[in-house]
Amino acid sequence: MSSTDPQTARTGRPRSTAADAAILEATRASLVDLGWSKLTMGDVAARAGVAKTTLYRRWAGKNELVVDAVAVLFDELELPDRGSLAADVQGVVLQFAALLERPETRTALMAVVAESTRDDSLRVRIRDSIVERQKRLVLEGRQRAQRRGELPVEPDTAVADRTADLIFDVIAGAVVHRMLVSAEPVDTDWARQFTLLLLSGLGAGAMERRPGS
Amino acid sequence: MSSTDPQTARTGRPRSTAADAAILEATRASLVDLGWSKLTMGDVAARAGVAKTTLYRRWAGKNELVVDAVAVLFDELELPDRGSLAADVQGVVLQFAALLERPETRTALMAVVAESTRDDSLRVRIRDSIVERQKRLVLEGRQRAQRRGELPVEPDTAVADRTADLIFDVIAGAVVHRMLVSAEPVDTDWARQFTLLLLSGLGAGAMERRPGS
Amino acid sequence: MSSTDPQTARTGRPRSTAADAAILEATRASLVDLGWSKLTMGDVAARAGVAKTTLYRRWAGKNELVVDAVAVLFDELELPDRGSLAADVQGVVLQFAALLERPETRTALMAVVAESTRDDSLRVRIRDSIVERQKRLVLEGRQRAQRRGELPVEPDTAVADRTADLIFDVIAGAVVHRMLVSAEPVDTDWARQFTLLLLSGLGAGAMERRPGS
Amino acid sequence: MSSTDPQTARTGRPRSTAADAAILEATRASLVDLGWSKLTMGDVAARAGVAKTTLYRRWAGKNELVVDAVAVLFDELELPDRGSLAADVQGVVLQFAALLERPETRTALMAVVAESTRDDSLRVRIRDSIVERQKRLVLEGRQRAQRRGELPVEPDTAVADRTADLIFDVIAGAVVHRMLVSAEPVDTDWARQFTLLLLSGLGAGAMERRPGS
DNA sequence: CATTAACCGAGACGGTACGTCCGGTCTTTTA
DNA sequence: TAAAAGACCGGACGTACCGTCTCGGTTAATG
Repeated sequence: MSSTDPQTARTGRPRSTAADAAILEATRASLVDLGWSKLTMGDVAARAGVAKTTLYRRWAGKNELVVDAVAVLFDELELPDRGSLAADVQGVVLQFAALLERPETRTALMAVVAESTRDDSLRVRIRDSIVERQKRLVLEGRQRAQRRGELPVEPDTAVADRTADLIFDVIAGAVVHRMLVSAEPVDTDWARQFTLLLLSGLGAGAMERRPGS
Repeated sequence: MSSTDPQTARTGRPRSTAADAAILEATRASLVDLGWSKLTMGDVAARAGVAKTTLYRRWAGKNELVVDAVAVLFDELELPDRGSLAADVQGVVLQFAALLERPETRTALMAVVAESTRDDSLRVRIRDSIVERQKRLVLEGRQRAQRRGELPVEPDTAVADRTADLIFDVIAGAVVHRMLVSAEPVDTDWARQFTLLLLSGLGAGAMERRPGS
Repeated sequence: MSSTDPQTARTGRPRSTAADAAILEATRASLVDLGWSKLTMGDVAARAGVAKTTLYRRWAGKNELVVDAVAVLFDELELPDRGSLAADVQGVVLQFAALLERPETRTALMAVVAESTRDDSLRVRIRDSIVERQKRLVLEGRQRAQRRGELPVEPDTAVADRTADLIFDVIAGAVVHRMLVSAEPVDTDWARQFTLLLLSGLGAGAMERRPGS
Repeated sequence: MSSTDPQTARTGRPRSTAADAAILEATRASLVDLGWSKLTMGDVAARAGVAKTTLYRRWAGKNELVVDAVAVLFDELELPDRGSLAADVQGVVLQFAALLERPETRTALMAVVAESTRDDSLRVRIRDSIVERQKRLVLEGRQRAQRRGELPVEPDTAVADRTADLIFDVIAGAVVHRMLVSAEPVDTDWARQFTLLLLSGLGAGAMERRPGS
């Protein structure tokens, strides 16, 4: 977010809230048309009908802008109750795949991750705006599975958290790698096979209790 | 590779083979010092003691050059026999994590993947130079586990290939996502937990036979 | 001048008269520190402790502001009676040179003149605020010389005016050119030599009567 | 001049000599159309069909470029033998006035002089490219007058030089001041009156011998 | 052993985008 | 209604790289 601390700025002309929305929308449009590497601040500004300075007043650079512009798209992911844990997992896998099919996400996600390997503040921004936000899907899915009796309730919250993180990385990582690195489609078959692998591991494995043993 | 077609060029001064090595080495050094986005062709040329034209005569651009410079690093991955499938998997996970800890790989891998989302020839180059090459690790590990009797032999080669691809995406994807997206360390504990999840899934799941059923 | 028409503004908060002085003073300070080309409206406003809008409410732009800020400095020029016409001329030459030695005058005068070549209203402003105002020195010097009997009284006022204008351009032009274009010092020797040339010309020449003959 | 030291640069692609001419021509055209203050490096580059970098490779900035572009115009001044010293002086005055009537000279000369008050290297450039070059007119005129017997030969070269400088500043200064500061026309009448004043001063004055006395 | 064609280094070339700065205007709160 | 504050649009700045293009000068295989 452009983090306009409401307490800080009191006097003078306030920042245009309309500009924020227009800029983020223009950023997504430019990503679709040009892709990450060809996207320029000047082009975004022109599309948004805004001066370049207005962009730089709100975002430090292309990376930060794109993270904010794309983060909101990940919030579209939902976890409707499909009746079983397997169906829920398969559903979210396909949903995530559909999101990564969109050109703006496809081109932007890996690019900002790449940049974040050399920029700590960007890494934090990505973690806060995207990663941590979407872990909700894992937590919600588990909760629902536990209510259904498909999964036991893990009493140790540290273990539970660790497992949730692992599941998240496995699901998201596998889908991203399949689509963007291996460059193969994530279709229903793949999703089913992946879900089977994952849930078998979860069920049979009875995730270990003591990590450091 | 810089694809010096031996048939094409017959007469005239041949290309310096020393230059190729110097350029790739300089590229890796520049990646370490500057990272992907700050790396420039001019800088690489200067480090290699070579003119910019010499780079462009051999590679189409920054993307192709970096893929070639980094691809060789992935060949360092090995799969020594650690006695059990679990130990082998855990070993390769930690080895891969160590590779991604190196700044040149860290910054380059995601960047070229990001670029490849808009450049088909680059996508092919990545797949050929990196992805397909490293699937050998999965195949070798499976073969060894089958010899040990830890895994059954899958008679249907299509199913076997499909499963190998899945395993590859899950392992590579989870490690990459954990390290670069979630920005959390891949340590022995995580590797053990991940291996447990994966192998339980493989063993119990008895990967389905008919995909399209 | 900032032309505060007393009739126009009647109601509401009156303009701060202190602001005018502060702005002009800040303008001169900024000229000294930064010179004409680096001087900015924002800097002047900041130095004067005033908002940019306040500047623009009073002056059309940088040119007008600087003319007003500098014009007053020329009013410092005086013509004390030094006993003879030669001494008076030499005195005013050195005084004018000293004024052009000051950085604010030095940098501003030529700059606004340059701008005025493309801006008629600015040309008028310079003529009114600076040029015509300082012709008083020529007129006063002539009057005093005539009282002393050093110069005859010219009966034709048109000829007298024309001659005064010529003298003014010769004196001011020579000093400015020597200092700013030729970039050589105007010292006592030069002033004496110049005065000698000028007065010889005036005395011997017996300025022609009929211009169009 | 863009001072391409022929000894220095030996290797690499040589600078385009055609570009130099095109740039200077474009600069003059831009001065005519836009004037000094509106002239931009980008506009000049565009007119010359040249990249901005090519300008900056040859000139440090707008000031240096404009000095070079207009300096050559001053070389057009000539001193044809009009039969008498008075006619020669009057002729050069009118010629100089005509030169200052041209918009490119008019807007550029005072501007670069203004800038030079804060930039020593620019001051030197102006002196070398314009001022010193045109003193030839004074020297030539004097020589011719001496041949005619209109002026005595000054044996002391230091005095002769000092006098030539004075004459130069008086002529050039008076014309410039009349035209650009006073903003009055320099016509035949004014030129005749000015010449009369100047030559009377020269003849009668019999310029002093010992400066420091 | 001379030719010769492709190579090499150097660096200028036309472009594009950068991120900053300033000019002048507009919008808000405060006096 | 003016003032201070500061955001706004527009546009030029000077720089950095891009990828291409001359240059003069090697360097091997060919003839």
